[in-house]
Amino acid sequence: MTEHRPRGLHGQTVETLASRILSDEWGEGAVLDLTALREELDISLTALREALKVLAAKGMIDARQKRGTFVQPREAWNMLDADVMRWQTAAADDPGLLDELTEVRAVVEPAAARIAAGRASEQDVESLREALADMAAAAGDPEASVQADLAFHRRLMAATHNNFLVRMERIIAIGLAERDKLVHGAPTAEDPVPSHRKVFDAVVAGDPAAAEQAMAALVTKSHDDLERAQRARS
Amino acid sequence: MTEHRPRGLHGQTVETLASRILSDEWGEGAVLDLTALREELDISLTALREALKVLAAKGMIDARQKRGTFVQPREAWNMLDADVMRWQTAAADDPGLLDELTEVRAVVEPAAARIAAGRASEQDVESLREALADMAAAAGDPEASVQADLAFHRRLMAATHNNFLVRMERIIAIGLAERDKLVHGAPTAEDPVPSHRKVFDAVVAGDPAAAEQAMAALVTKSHDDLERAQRARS
DNA sequence: TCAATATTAAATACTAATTATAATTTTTTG
DNA sequence: CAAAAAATTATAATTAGTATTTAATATTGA
Repeated sequence: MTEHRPRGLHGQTVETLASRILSDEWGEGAVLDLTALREELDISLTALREALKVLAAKGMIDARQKRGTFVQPREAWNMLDADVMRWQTAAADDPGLLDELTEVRAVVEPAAARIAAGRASEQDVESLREALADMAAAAGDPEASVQADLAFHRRLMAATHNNFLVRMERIIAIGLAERDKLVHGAPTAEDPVPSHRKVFDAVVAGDPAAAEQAMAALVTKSHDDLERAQRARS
Repeated sequence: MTEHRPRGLHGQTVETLASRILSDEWGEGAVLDLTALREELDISLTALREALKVLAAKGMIDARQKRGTFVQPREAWNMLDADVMRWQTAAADDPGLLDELTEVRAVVEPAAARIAAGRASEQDVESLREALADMAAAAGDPEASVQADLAFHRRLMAATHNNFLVRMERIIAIGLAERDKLVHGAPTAEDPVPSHRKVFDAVVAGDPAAAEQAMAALVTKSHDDLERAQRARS
């Protein structure tokens, strides 16, 4: 070893590499010089290879013997991976990404509400009720409001009891969080409880159509807020 | 080294570990004995750790210093990862998984058709037309039919120009392929071209509502085929 | 000269032994 | 008895070296 300074732990290296791929430093098809990289980051080749293995697992790079390890085209990336999405949104100058996320929300969430209305257990209902109460209690506190909002949507997805939909919660959550970041402090800031309660009531009543409609309204409003905020910034 | 026999390359180890997790050999919360595993699989600790890193990236295990590396609960798995899903369906005694996949298809595909109808480029239309032609040409050949079917659905998702929806194609594809495996050779085997052409025509006409409805009918039929096949086996 | 084959070179994949780090448990001590 | 310190333990990282794969090149035979 050359120095004793404390070095990155855990997924530090992965984050670094990911951010480089996300930035235009390494575009599609770029080949990575492992030895140079190893030296620059001051980590061992093994550690580097482990980090690359993680990125390969997410479809962002491909390492083949003799040919080298190179950055995969964006189409090959696992966009549905929570990490990949987080990195993207973090590095995003791309406002289109958020629009795409909202579009997915508009597709998935109303349908999830419909399914949940026909399938939610008592526990699900109870956990949704709590989230709603938290949301009411969090009025005025932006941070707590966002958390309660996220919790409500997450629990609704869980109430579908469909593993794939449950997992999509992560996508929804990032979309929501990004919106909140943009909208944050905007003059809208109206009480979110009534609109969410409509969804909740429909789920409790076991009324799929009403649940779907209420959630669709929620997402639409969310989208409008976002557009307004984006216009306000330009 | 102990022996010179050719050993697994590439993702061999990952597959092995994944299949063990999928089987009940290692249930949720099970701790993995790395050194014992290393010996059993006859690979180095580093290679093993790299394989584990891949699984960790997919949320299937968690390795923490001192505490050990243990299998994560299913909720933490990245179900939307193509590999995870493939492993699941491969090991699946679980018919529920296929139902969940079909449910997701029913949510996503009609919506995707609707979006595609309002957004498809000329190239998209052309590639869909080709897929339809391939489907017609493949009549009688089960393997080619499945391929053409998959291609049609994949290209439709691509026509949404939404990165997340495009990526969901992998989920759809596995659901479709599994259905085809079950239905294969069933007495239904009616011509799939007309139903797909309805979707295609609606996309070409730029009629979102019609596209959504036509695709919904397609998925419903697909689901019915599946149920019939499942009943026939019991 | 052309094509099939053998050699070389370059890059990743793997191995093994050791050291570092962090979390837990036990022991010491006020 | 409680808080701090030390020992333990398991994973993480490092290092140096070997093996394997494959692209490119040189060789050889027709």
